[in-house]
Formats: sequence, C-alpha cells, structure tokens
Amino acid sequence: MSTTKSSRDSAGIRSADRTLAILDAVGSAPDGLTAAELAHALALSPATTYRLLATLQEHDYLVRSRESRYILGRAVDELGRAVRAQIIATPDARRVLSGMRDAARAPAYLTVFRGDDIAVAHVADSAQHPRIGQLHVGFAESAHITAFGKIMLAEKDAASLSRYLDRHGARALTAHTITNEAALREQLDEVRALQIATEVEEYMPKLACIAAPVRGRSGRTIGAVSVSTTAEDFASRAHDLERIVRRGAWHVASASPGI
Amino acid sequence: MSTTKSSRDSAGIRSADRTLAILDAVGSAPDGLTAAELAHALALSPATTYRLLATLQEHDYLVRSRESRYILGRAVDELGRAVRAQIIATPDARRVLSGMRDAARAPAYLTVFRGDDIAVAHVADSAQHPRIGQLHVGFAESAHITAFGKIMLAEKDAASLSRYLDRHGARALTAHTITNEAALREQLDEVRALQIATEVEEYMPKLACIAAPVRGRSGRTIGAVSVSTTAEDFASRAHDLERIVRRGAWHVASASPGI
DNA sequence: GCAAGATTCTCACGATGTGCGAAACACAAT
DNA sequence: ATTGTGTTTCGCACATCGTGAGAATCTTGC
Repeated sequence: MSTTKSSRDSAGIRSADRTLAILDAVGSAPDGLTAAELAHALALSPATTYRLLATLQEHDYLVRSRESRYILGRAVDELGRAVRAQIIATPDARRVLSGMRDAARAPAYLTVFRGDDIAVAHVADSAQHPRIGQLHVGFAESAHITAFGKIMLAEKDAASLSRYLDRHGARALTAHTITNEAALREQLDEVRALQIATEVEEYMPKLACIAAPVRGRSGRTIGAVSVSTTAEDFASRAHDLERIVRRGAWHVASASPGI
Repeated sequence: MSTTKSSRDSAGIRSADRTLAILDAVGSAPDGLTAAELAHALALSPATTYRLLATLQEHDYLVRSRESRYILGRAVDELGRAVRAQIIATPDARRVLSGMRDAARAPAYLTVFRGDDIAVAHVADSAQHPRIGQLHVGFAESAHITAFGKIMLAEKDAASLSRYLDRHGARALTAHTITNEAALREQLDEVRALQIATEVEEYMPKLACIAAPVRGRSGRTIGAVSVSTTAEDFASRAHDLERIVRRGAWHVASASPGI
C-alpha cells in the first residue's frame, strides 16, 4: 500500500521535509493519492496533512482531481521544463554535436555532471540517425552501462562511486551488461588510463557506443561526448569514431565559457 | 534583479511556502541562484536560507553547481516526468487519436482539465503530419487562441474564466488573435451553442484548428479533441473535419473508464 | 598573508506548526 | 427523508520547531 519505503527522518526543516515527501509520494503514484492515503503513508495527522496540501495547492504544485485525489499540478510541469532548460547545452556546444553526428554518421550525445548525478545535455540525432532508446535531455539512469556513464563514473572517487552504485543499482539490460562491481571498477581504471570508454551491446543488443571526456580549464572532467552506432559498424570504424569523439570533446570544451 | 514579483504572503504553512518559493525562484533563473540572492529575493535571513537549501538538497530537489549556485536537481526532473505520466492519455484514447489523425490526414490532439488549468494529454502526429509548434504533453499556455482552448474555456463559469484570463493574459500571436475579452466571451457563447470550436490563423499564420468537447457520463465537458491543418485545407474540408472531431470526441469518451 | 565573502554555529525567544477532539460537510445506501 | 460512513474543517492549548542576530569558522581572490 505505502508508496515509499524511506521513512527515516532526514535532518532538515520538518515542514519542508514533509512538503517534499508529499510531492515525492504523489509523483510516484500514477493516479495520485487521497489525503487519507498521504496522511497514512507519511504518518501525519489529518489536520496537518490538509494544511500542507492546501499550501501545495495554493502554489499550483498539487491539484485535486475528481474523487478528491491529489495529483501533480501546473507548477511541477513548469519546474520540469525549467530543469531541462537549465541542463541543456549551449548553442555552441549543440553545433559541435551536430558536426560530430554528421562526421560519424551516427547520433552524438553530450552529458554533464549535475551534483552527484549525470545528465544528458543534448542529443544530436536526425531522421537518418535516430537516437538510441528513450534518451532525452534530463537526468540519466543506469550510467554504468553506457560509454558516457563510464567516463563520468571514472571521474568519481571511490566513496562517491560507491554511493552512486548503491543508489542506482546495477541492473543488467543485456547478456553483456557488467553487473560485477569489481569488474566495473577494473574497467574504470582502463577508462582512466586511456581517456576513452566504449560499450558494446551492454545497453542494447546490436548497439555500441564510444565516449571521450570533456575537460575544463582546470583539467577536471566536466562531462563526456559520445556517439552510438551498430555493433557491426563499430567493429570496423572504431578508430575513426575514437578520433571523432576525442576531437568533439576538445571542441565542446573550447566552446564552453569558463570552467 | 528579483525574479518574481509575487511577495504577498499566501496563507499556508510558512516553511512549506518558503520551500516552494525557493523552488520557483531557482526554476525561473536560467543559471540558478546563489544563497545570498535567494535570501534577498525572499527576504530571509542567511541562516534560514541555508537551512532550507540544505533540506532541498537532501531530497535532491536542488544541487549546487560550481560557483556555489543552486540549480534544480534530479528529483525535479523525476517529478516532471511523473506529471507527464499522470497527464498522458490512456492507450485506448491514444488509439482513437491515431485513427483521427489518419482519417483527417492531420495531427490530432486530446486535451483535458487539470484543476483550473488545461493540459495536453496526447498528440497523435506522424512524419507526414507533424504537430503544430511546440505542443507537447503537459500544461498548455495561451488557451484562448486555440480551438481546444475555446472548448474548455467555454465550460468555465464567468468567475473561473476571469481568473484564468487574468493569470494567462491574452497575448496576441498573429493579426487574427482575439485580444478583446468581450469578443472572446461572445465567441465562447457561440462555442457553447454549436458544441464546436474553430480557430483560423489566430495561433499561427496559415494554420487552422477545429475542436469538439469530450463529455463524461455526467454530461460535463471533461476535455476536447481537435485536429489542426492548413487554413487553406480547412476552408475546403471544414465539414469533414467537424464530423471527424465530433466522432472522435464520442469515441474518446466511450474509451474513458468512469467519469 | 590579508581581506572580503560565504557558510556554519550557538543560543534564547516565541511564533508557528502541531495533534487532538469535536463539529460541519458530502455523499451513498436504505 | 434518514441514517451512516467517510472526508474535511475548526478551535484550542501546548511545546516543538523554526527563527534571526551575531559570533565564529571556512573559502576564495588577490
């Protein structure tokens, strides 16, 4: 019945905690929740629940549907657009990506760090070269099985990496997916050494991907560029594609102001 | 400098109010905000600001970038996806829309009420019949200049309509856009009478749209279906398209469980 | 090394959010 | 209509929780 299992109190301002917990709970219920369900899930008194809900409604974060169920409102949609607007790459960087796509004859991706997480900042695809899967601008899941994810995980220190893997788990998507954490760490060493990451049929059968790090002025990796193609094509053009992503990474870095 | 002008205290739980105000402020700043900027914009003490920010960070709603600017985090992206998942039409309804698109040889839309607002629940387009403008699943802007918007505004009572127009204004997008509120109210009477709404070049030059209301069991309008085409095409096929949207609206209603 | 911010800490006050219980309301079933 | 069940609001008294001020500490730029 309860939608979330996390009930440990995270230290913080209590009402703020509860406000966000309500948003999370309503968001993860496909049809929304009733006030009673929320009160039960968060162990709140009915009165408090209604007061918080009223506040959320006033800000248009929640709306009540027929049957008095609370569902997400307009303000959440606007925030969702805002986060994508904040993540999306600059026009200059997007231009570089388009050039990569044309050179590689394959869709090109730019990913960046966003706190401890990884976000897709742009996808340069086209009708001839469609993007893989459901990859859109926004935060990325299952980074451990993509080439760009390996680049970015390789940048993390041991503690941060462990935290990330704990949170996102290591679901296997194909027979080639690396689920063994030790094997993954070893591969990340290789990534650090070569400054390049590849992935062949780990994310999706018949598909391969290669990525290079984008390094800021300070030398730190601030993101990754990558292209994806068929496993077959990758086998014959690996060296070409590697040069394309390395060059692309450099161009993106020079097109990025500051940092 | 300040990002929002709304500073009147909406009655509500204060910390919750402030939490949401912070999210709104950060969301409407393209590059995020610093703690000091936020403290100033919301008239908070630094200490309180940091405490609220810490809470928002713990829930992954905010993240701090380089230069210690606060930007929207992973949880916001997830909520954004959740709201779209909650809005999107059922597979049955989507099927109906696809049928309409094929019959009309034009993109078809389904819109629904969401609190006082209007949301796009599905767009059935195709490579041959691309959707107009930047219309995606989510809350819709400028409803007064679209055919589906007129259908739905016609359902509102006078007070609710006024509130809506106050909030969303009446921007003119083309020379044909109706900006006069009296003229709009008159047109909505016509919509109520005919149970059909049209729009010709009010939203975009050379473009026209026709919409019919989707009525629930109780008889109340719960949404609208519409198709858009060129103004030229519309002139010659108006009657056909009207029948298509009327039939489509009925099919969507029967495909919708309950309500 | 110094200075100017930015961030955290400490503390005491009292406003603010809280739960409880009762009351008002909505709505079905009979 | 009438009861009954569940939902939502109200009123109230308490103390928890959030608060601001200011000092202390940590960063950062120069």
